[in-house]
Amino acid sequence: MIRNLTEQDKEHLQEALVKSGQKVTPQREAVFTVLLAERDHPTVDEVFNRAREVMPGLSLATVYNCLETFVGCGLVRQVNHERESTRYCPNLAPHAHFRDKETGQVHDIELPPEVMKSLRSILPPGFDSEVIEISFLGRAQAKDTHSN
Amino acid sequence: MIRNLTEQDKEHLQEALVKSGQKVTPQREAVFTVLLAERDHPTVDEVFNRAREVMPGLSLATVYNCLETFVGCGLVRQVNHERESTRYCPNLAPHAHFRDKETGQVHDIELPPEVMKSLRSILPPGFDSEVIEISFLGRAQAKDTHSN
DNA sequence: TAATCAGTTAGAATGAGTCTAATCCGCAAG
DNA sequence: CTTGCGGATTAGACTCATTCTAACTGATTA
Repeated sequence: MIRNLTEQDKEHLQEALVKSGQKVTPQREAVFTVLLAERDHPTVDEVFNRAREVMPGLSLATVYNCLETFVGCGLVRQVNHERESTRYCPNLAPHAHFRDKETGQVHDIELPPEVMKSLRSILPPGFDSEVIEISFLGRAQAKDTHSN
Repeated sequence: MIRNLTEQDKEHLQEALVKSGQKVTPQREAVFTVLLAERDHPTVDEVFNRAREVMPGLSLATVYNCLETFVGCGLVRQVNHERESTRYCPNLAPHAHFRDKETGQVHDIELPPEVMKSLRSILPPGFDSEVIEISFLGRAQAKDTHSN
């Protein structure tokens, strides 16, 4: 079930949008609501289907646009795995992704700063990296908390 | 210029193929030759075009098939970045990839075992990972050795 | 020689994502 | 009010990497 945005989440959305010169629109609110409702790294199609329950006229193109806008203003992260459909994730903290080979589910893995540092340290001089993507592929015992 | 496979490389190819119940074919040799000639993480299309210089009748589907076979018997690795075309890399040692934002080139980054270990250690209990993919995105001073 | 079977081939099909052109909508100016 | 403007939204066409299909090839076995 998709519940409405809390006041806090609404402000968060508005602030991030306005900060990068974008507007709050009903469609963007709907898409953002869907993302926060189930933090399960949905694909565009999944977002689309869920959002339609709340806003039946919503078009797929708009979902693509909204998600792109959110990525642009740092509200969500894209998650790619192999060449499967892109997934979206509203977790802002630096984290890696663990993909369950069996179920296909994606779990967030917290990334301690030491690990980030040791990773950055393996770059030869002259290499300057902004983004580090880390993804595990394997099997996870189903004992899930919230990050599936 | 694409030179022929050394005897050593040929044996390497044959051994890996036979070990997984596959045959050595002229097409597979051609594709493998191309991969070893320039270790620049080519896309399927690039492999196709280069291989055609040597074997004009070669079809794109066969290049896909060959590369899939090679991946299956551990001869090469697939490299995916965002949703761009898959690239292929004959470097067998564990390594990360650094993608230059400007040029699009992919560089291999050696992965010391300590770093691998510290990465594996951040997985919560119950998570068992077989493959870890690490990719950097950033800018690299052009002072290239061989891994571009 | 016939049968078999993996590998190869050309071209069709798929599907995620992008592009385009038309429309909508909120708002500021007249 | 109503007109015009610009960004957002929409439906549908389009792209393009990859996969699929069905026919063909060529070596090996019966």
